[in-house]
Amino acid sequence: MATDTQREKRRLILRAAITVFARTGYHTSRVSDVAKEAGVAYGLVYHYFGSKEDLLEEIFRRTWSRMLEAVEEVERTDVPARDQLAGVARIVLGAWQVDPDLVRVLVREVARSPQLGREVDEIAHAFAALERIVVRGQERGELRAGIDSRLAAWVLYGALEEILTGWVFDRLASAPDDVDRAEQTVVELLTNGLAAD
Amino acid sequence: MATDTQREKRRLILRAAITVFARTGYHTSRVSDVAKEAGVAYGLVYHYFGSKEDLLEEIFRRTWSRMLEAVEEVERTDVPARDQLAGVARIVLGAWQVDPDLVRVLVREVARSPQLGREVDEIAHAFAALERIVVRGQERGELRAGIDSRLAAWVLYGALEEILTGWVFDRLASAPDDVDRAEQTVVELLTNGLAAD
Amino acid sequence: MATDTQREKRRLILRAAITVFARTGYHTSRVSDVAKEAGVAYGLVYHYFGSKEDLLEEIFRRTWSRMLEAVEEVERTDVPARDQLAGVARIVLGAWQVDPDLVRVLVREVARSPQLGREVDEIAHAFAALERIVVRGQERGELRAGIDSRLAAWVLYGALEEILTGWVFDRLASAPDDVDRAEQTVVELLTNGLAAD
Amino acid sequence: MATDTQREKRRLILRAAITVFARTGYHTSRVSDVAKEAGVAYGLVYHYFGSKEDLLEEIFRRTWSRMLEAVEEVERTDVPARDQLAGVARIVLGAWQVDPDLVRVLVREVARSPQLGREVDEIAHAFAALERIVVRGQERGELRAGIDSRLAAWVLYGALEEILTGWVFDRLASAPDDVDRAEQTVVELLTNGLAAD
DNA sequence: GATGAATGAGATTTCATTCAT
DNA sequence: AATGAATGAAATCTCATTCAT
Repeated sequence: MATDTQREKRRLILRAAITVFARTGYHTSRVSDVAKEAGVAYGLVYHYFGSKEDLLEEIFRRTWSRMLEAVEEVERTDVPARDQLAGVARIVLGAWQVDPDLVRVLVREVARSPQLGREVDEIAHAFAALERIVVRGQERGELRAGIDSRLAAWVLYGALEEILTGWVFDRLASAPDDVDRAEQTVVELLTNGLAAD
Repeated sequence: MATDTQREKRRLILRAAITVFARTGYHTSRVSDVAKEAGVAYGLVYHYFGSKEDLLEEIFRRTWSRMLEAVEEVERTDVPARDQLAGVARIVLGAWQVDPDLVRVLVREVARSPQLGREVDEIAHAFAALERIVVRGQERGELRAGIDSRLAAWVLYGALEEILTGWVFDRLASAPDDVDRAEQTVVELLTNGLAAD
Repeated sequence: MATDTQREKRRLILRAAITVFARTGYHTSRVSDVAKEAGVAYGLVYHYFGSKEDLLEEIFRRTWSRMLEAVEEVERTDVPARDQLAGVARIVLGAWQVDPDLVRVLVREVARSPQLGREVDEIAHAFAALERIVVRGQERGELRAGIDSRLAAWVLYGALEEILTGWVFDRLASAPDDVDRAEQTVVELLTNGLAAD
Repeated sequence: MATDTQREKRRLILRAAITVFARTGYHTSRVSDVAKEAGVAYGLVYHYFGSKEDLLEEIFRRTWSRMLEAVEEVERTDVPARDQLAGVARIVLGAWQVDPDLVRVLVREVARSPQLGREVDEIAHAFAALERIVVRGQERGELRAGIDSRLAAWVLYGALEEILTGWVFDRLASAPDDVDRAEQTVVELLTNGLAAD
C-alpha cells in the first residue's frame, strides 16, 4: 500500500517538529504545534511516533547516524590528518548552512541527548571515529604522539559545537564567509596552536 | 533584624536547588523537591525567590559572576599568555572538583542560559575578558596574530565545556589525575597544536 | 451473495471480542485488539458492528436469548420443581465449562447489562420464566407457598452468579468435580435450606 | 494544624465521588465532576487522592472494612445461627436504606473490585467470617453439616447482592417494607428452603 | 467487502504559583 | 518569617469512529 505516502507523512511530521522545536525549544513546544505546522491532525503525530520525546529522539538518532556515516567517510579518505580534521569541521559547521533549524534543535537540546539513551551509541561511535582519525595521524607521524587522542577528539568537537552555539544564539557572526573562516581557524588553531613560533 | 538568618535561608534554598537540579535536571525537578531538600516549607521558596526560573537564573548569575571575577583576576596577572590560558582552564575545569553538582546543572542547562537573558551580560563579559587575554598575548608577540581572537576564546571555552560534559555524563574519566591531565592537554593543544613539527 | 462468509466473519469478530473482553475487561480493550484477535482489518469491525458497545450488547443479547430459551425448555419439562431448578442451575453453572471466556465477560460486565437497555427484555423474560417455575411448583404443592416467588427467583440467580464470580476470579475451586458439587449444593440449599431438622 | 479541616475535606471529596459515581458510573464520571460536586478546585482532588482510581479503591476499602467489622460483631454475638445470618442480611440489605448511593456504586462497579487488588483482603476476610458463622452453626447442630460451608456463605452473599442489584436497577420494589420483607424471605429461604414439607 | 490512515474530542494528571493563617 | 492547602491552567496521550481508496 501507499508506503510512500506514509513515509512522506512521517518525514513531514519530523520536519515540522524540527521547525517547531527550533522556534522556542522542545519543552515549550506542544505536540499540537507540531501537528499544526505539519498540517495534519493531532492524533496523526501519535500514529507515527509514540510520544513527543520519540520525535526528539528520532531527530537526534537520524542526525548522529548521518554524522557517523560522514565522519567514517572522511576516515576512509586517503588524505593528510589535517585535511581529515578539516573535513570533520566542514561537516559539523556546514550543518548550519544546510539546516539551521536542525542545528538550533541539536544545540538547544544537547543536554537531553545523553538522557535519551538509545542514540548515545551513535554519538559514541562518531566520537570514536574522530578519535581514530587522530590516532591514525599520530601513527603516520603527522600529528604529535604526546597528546591524548581521545581528549583531542573531544576538544575538537567541543570547539565546533561552541561555534555552532555562538551562531544559534547570534553571538558570533554566521554569514557564509564567517562560516568558512571559522572552519579554517578552528583547524589551524587545533593543528598549529595559538603560540607564536 | 536577623538578616544573617535570612541570607542563610536563601543560601540554603539555593544550595538545595543546585542539588536537586543536578539530580534529574531543571525541568523534571519540582519546587516542592527543592523545598524538601532544603528542609523548609513549600511556600518559603516563593518568599525568597520569585519563581522556579529565578532559582536557575540566580545559579547562573552567581556562577558567571564569580567566573568573570576569576578570569579578570587572571587577566590582571603579569604572566605569559599561555599561563593565563592555563589559569582559565584551571578555573573552569577545577569547578568539577569544587562543586560537581553545580557543574552538572550548568552543563545540563547550558542551552537555557542564553535564553535566561539577564545574566547573559556576565557571560558576555567573561568571554570578552578571555578574548582580551588572547589579544594581549598577540600584542606581546606571545600568541600568533593571525588567529581571530574572539574565535580563539570561543574555541577554548567550548573545549573546556565539552570536557566538563564528558565528565558529567561519565564519558570521560574524571579522577583528580585525569582532571590535571585534561587541563594540561587542553592548554598544550591550544597553544602548540596537534601538528607534529 | 456469500452470506455464509459474511455470517462467519461476523461470528469470527464476535468470538474475538469475547476472547479480548475476557482478557482484561471491556473498557480496557480496544477495538483494534478485537480486530487483531480476529485477524481482520481495523475498519471491518465497523463494517459488521455499529460500535464497540454494539459488540458487547450483541454478546449479552445472544447469551440471554439462549438462556431464555434454555430456561423455557426446562419450564416445559414435566418434572418436579426441584429438578427444574436443578436444570436451571445446570444451565447457568454449566456455561463455565462450555465457554469460560463468555462467562468472564458476563460476570465482569454484569453491571453494564441493565444499562445496555435493549437486551434487558431478554433478561427480564428469563427471570420471569424462572419465577414461573417457582410459582408452578408452589401451585403443585411441591414448593412452599409462603415464599415470594419473584424474590426466590432472584435469590437463585444471585446465588448462581456469585458462584460464577467466584470461579472467574479464582476464589472458588472450579474443577469439573467442584462444578457438579456446586450445582447440587445450591439446589439442596435452596430447596431444603441450611437448617438442621 | 487544621487536621480536622483536612479530614473533612477528604471526606467531602469522597462523599462527592460516591454521589457522582452513583449517578452515571465510575467510567463516565470525570474527576472534574467530583471536584465540582464537592465544591473544590480540580487539583485538590489530587492533593488528597493519588488518582481517580484511588477514589474508587478507597470507597471499596472503607465499605468492606466496615462490612468486615459488622460481620465480625455479628459473629461474636451469642445468638442462634439463624439470627446471625439474619444479622448479616440486615447489614447488607440495610445499606440500601442507609446509603443508597454507596450501594449503587458498589453494585455497579463490583467487577472492578477484584481488580482493585488491595482491598480484596478485606472482602476475603468478610467472606471468611460469614463462613465461620455457618461452620459454628453446624458445630452447634443448628445448621446441617452436609452443606459446604464456604459455598453456603457465597450463596448467601450472592443472594443479598442480587437483591441489591434489583433495587439499584429498579427491577425489584425497594420501599422500606419491601426491604424488611426481602430480609426475612432470604433468611427463611436459606435456612428452611423452598421445599414444602 | 476490506483496509488502515486520519481525525479530534476528551480525560487524566502535573505542578507552578497564590494566599489565608 | 513560615506554612502548606488550595487553585486551575496546561499538556500529553488514547482511542472510538470515519472515510478515501
